[in-house]
Amino acid sequence: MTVLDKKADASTPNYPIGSVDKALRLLRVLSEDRELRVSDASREIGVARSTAHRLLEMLQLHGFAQQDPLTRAYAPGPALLEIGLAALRNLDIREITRPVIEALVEEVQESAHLVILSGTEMFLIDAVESKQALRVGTRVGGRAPAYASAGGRALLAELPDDRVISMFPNEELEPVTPETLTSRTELIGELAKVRERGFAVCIAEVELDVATVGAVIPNGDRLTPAAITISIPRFRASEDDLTRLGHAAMRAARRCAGAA
Amino acid sequence: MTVLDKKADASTPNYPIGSVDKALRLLRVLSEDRELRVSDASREIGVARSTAHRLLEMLQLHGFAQQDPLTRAYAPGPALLEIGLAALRNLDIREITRPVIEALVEEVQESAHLVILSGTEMFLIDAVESKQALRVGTRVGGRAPAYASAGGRALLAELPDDRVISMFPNEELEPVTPETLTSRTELIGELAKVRERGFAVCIAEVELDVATVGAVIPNGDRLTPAAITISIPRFRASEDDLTRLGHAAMRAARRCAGAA
DNA sequence: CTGTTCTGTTCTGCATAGCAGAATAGGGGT
DNA sequence: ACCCCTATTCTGCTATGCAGAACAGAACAG
Repeated sequence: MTVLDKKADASTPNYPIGSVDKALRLLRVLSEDRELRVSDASREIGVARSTAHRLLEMLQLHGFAQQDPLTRAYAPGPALLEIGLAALRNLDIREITRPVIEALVEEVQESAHLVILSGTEMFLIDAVESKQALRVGTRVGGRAPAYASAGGRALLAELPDDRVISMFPNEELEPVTPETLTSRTELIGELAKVRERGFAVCIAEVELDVATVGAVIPNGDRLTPAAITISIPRFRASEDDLTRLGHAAMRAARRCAGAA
Repeated sequence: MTVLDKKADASTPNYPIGSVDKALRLLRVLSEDRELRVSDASREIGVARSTAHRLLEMLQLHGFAQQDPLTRAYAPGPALLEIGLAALRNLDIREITRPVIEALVEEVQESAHLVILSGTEMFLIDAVESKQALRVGTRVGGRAPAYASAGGRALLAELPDDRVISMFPNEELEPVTPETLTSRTELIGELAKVRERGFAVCIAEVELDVATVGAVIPNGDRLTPAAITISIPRFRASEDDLTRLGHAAMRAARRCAGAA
């Protein structure tokens, strides 16, 4: 499964703060590079070297950067690790789910994944590929709009409808493929079906050649809500296949809940 | 092993930027809490509600926060997950080392850990406790000065001496316990012994009742340098024990390298 | 229904904070 | 010695960031 990368879609604030904008842009740059020089930073965000230096020093004060005294270059700082470990606290669900997902892939001989909601998107946090020569490929860290993806839809179905409505304020939803559902009313109807059926089904809505089913791991409020998905090349996906896979996903999800 | 929590030890910059300071403080608050209201943020960082709102909106613009339209509270945004996971890319070493560390603990019946360098400190990123009734306890995320800890020393021994000297610019080092080595010259001498012996030994230098050995995972330049440590209650630690454990740590470290 | 309270959001005058550019400092090379 | 490069320090000045006031909306009580 190849999914789209997408930035956060917040609009510009009514009262922006220029210096904070620069600092946060720099933080993003720093988190993606292992090493950043003052002059690179200056060029990268379009400020004088003196300003870049001051911003980097502020990032260092708060632990987001650390300077190597020999090379004088700045690198990601301890605070990023701390944030990562805090985020991992939720991602420790992966340790619990990994063996279940591996067994599931053995059982159904298709690729399977673990996904969470992040903003209005689904976010892929673990993946196990089928051993078949032709299989759906995966990328941990990949994203897609929650409304278009089976895992995302399964997770949205756990929320009240008015929550979903406020997450997607426009009736018209941005299509990913020509098969993507593009109306919020239709989405709400789909979510009702997910609730009834117990799992979500998406055919060619994120990737034209891929069909996916998804089922939520029942776990009350203990951890970030997560879902298990199974992806299959579309040409292999009869209606019976998708039902069978949906039930397999549900069983695996229940096994994860029981293992926690 | 109980280790000290310590904030990043950067000093205040010569030319601080107040608005950036406020924004980064707020970012730290947000990364530790699931939900933050404008009025809470205002109180937390000591600014007017209008300023708190503007700062939160800037954080949202860059994906670090997201507001729930129903409750209007802000929560951590997708960018926190992204920068955290980017920092953890290096920490995927944990998946490789976990089984080796678990086998090590089975073998020596003492607690073992995986540590990295973070700034001038060692940072605990994985831990497996012994099943003995009396064992050294652990806390992932814990820190101690690199010069005082076995894992930190093992990692420092991989660096050139002049690098170590610039990391610790003062001859006098801050003691953690009355047994902590407090002179940089002595540290340099210790690091030479670590290189000769193949592993580091620290007795009561971080925690009075604990002795620890540490050995670096040989891995060239592929990943962040990491070390495996074994901690034992001091009263159980003869010199032969520490040598035996040091060799066990080295064997485990080599197995990790072979597994990568 | 009206009035009250609470919280988030918008607006604006003003003073000082943030900025760029210049100067300085330090290291390395010829 | 001089030159080059980069990080760091310094400072005048203007426009940015701030707090406080006003507004808007929701919820609750009588």
